[in-house]
Amino acid sequence: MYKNAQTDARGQTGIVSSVATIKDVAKAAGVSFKTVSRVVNGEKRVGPEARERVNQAIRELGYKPSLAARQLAGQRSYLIGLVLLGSGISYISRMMIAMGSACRDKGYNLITATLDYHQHMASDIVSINFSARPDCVILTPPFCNDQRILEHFERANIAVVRVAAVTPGYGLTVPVNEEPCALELMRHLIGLGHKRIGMIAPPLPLRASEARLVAYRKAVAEAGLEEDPALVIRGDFSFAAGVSATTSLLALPQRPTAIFASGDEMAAGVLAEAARLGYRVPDDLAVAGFDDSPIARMVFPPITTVHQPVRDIARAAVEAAINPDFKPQPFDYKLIIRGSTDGSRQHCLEPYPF
Amino acid sequence: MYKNAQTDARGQTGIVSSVATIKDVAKAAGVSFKTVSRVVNGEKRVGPEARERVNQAIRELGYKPSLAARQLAGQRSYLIGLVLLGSGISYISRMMIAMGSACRDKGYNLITATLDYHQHMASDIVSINFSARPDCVILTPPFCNDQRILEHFERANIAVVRVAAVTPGYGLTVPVNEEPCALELMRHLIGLGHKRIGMIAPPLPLRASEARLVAYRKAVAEAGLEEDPALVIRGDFSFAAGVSATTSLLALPQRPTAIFASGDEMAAGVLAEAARLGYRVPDDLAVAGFDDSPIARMVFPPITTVHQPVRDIARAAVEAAINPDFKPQPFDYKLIIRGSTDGSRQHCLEPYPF
DNA sequence: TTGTAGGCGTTATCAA
DNA sequence: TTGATAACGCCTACAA
Repeated sequence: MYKNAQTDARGQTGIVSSVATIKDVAKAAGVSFKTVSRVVNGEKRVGPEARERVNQAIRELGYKPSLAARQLAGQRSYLIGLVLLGSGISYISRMMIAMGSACRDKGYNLITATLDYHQHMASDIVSINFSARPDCVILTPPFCNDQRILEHFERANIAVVRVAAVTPGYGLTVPVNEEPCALELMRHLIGLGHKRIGMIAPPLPLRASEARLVAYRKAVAEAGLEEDPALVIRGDFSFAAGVSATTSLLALPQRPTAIFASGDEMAAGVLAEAARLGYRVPDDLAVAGFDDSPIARMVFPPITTVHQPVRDIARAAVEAAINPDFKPQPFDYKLIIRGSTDGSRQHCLEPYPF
Repeated sequence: MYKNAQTDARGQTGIVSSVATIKDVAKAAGVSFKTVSRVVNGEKRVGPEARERVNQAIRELGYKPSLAARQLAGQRSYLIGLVLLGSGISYISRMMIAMGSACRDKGYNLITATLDYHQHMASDIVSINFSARPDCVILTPPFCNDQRILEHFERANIAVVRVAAVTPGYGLTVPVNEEPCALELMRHLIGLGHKRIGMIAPPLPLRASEARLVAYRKAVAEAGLEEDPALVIRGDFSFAAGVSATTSLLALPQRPTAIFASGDEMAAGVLAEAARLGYRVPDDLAVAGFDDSPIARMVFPPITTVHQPVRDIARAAVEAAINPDFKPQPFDYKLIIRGSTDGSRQHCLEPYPF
């Protein structure tokens, strides 16, 4: 930390707190402030000894470039906006944490806006307002597929990265493919001997998560199971949706012996309603979710699910936000088998991998 | 959105995207840009008609002041830093959402840093680094009681607001008092006839949450119940801690018939372990938590708990961050009785109140 | 390889 | 009640 040039009793610089500027560093290093700028920005054309002197001065003064000044003078804001759903607790915190650290790693800052989905749909204006003017805004489902929001940022001339988008439109898309692992999950259930499997599908077809339903159908078909439309109910990813779908599914004349919920919160709802009705999981009813959100391991039995590589997705999104030419690699989804399908497994006590 | 002065076919300003500056507004309103600045900043000394013309120009041009420029020229950054624990999913997302919207309401932006507690304790430097230079940093437990962190920000000359702090030190404290409601919760359990109540206490005495244990002891004493130290086990607020404490408590020669966990995730651990061991909740074992985090309603039975007024706390913290003279009012904690103590209550399906 | 001039969009100061 | 002018700290040009 730099102090103003007030000499104190120890003959050192004083404690009147201030912040070192690029000129202070330049003076201390005996170079022009432009040279300091070059060092800070990692430009090549700096003599090695000048660079060393500058770096030392930076360390000594605790110099940190002013974001505000860089924003104003340069063209970049070093800010990335993130828009995500203002509900569904576990998903948003994972994304926030992952995006935040991905941004920090790249020298960027994350500004977050959470949006209520119903409120947004009901309103005729796009209420997202980043007064901080980020270089880029990252949109996650369901907003990444919202044409109005895309146009909003296009008009504002702000770059957009769309995570798991499925519709065409403005911005760069970071694609995901959930189908293979969802298929693996379904084969796991079928391999356990289940013949009638209920599905709590995503709310709308126009989402990447629809792949979970597609996988369900493929698996049912490939195993030659009966394709009963009554076994498929759509839900809005909430706990309540899981509960109510389960009430319906278990009331069917031929009830399913397993339920695949396309989100862990809904799967928790399945578990809760099953418990209320006295079904034992997994013996009477096997349950599977999707996401591997923290809730999946805080219920009993813990939920078999598909782990979303949120960190990798976040890193790719930030990378794409900074470098428009970035080509993301396919992400590594992973089947996690737990007690809700396999009775021999009990609590999952490992710390949650953010 | 303001467009640069390129006349298009319709005779309107063109579509070369740019952003309106204060000078553009001044030109459009026929005043000096300083007058615009006065209007934007809500200063008094502006003529009513000038003000009206400026406001209209602002609307027409879609003018938004540049945060970067304000930061550079003014003394405020319009940024508030938030430091919170990088684990315990539900708590952090609630805080983030609440702080974020509280900041937005005040025209500030929120920058977030999540810190791993163990990593922080093991490291000899404070690794929080807000390159965005916020005006103020809000610290939540357990970091609000960390002397090193306080000194770090004091040296950096950054204001600090400490939410629920109990130790003295640098910065403003937003105090909370959890004892009355924790007492109410204990009385509820005792009122149900429980004589031996297990307690899963907070990890360390030096926290505001210690009030939960204090309340436990008071309630036990005032009801004349046996004060058995074996009934009190400390936990680190994790699901796993809830599980392991429950294993111990239920193995006692005289097992408790109710367990008060000082956090909902731990209470979920109690529920899970009780289920594994075949105890029925609440008939064989009543369970209560604290926080009213989302997890409390996504398990079966849903958990009786104390609702933390996170929104109010967040608002107060932001208010204190902006205005050092702000005096927060006591917060309104609330007992929420659910199925884990009252068998007549089933799922809680209301949308979560952020 | 290094340095100088100019400007980014706002607020602060002082004058009109 | 208004307005001109000088910062703020840095980056982009261009020049040496």
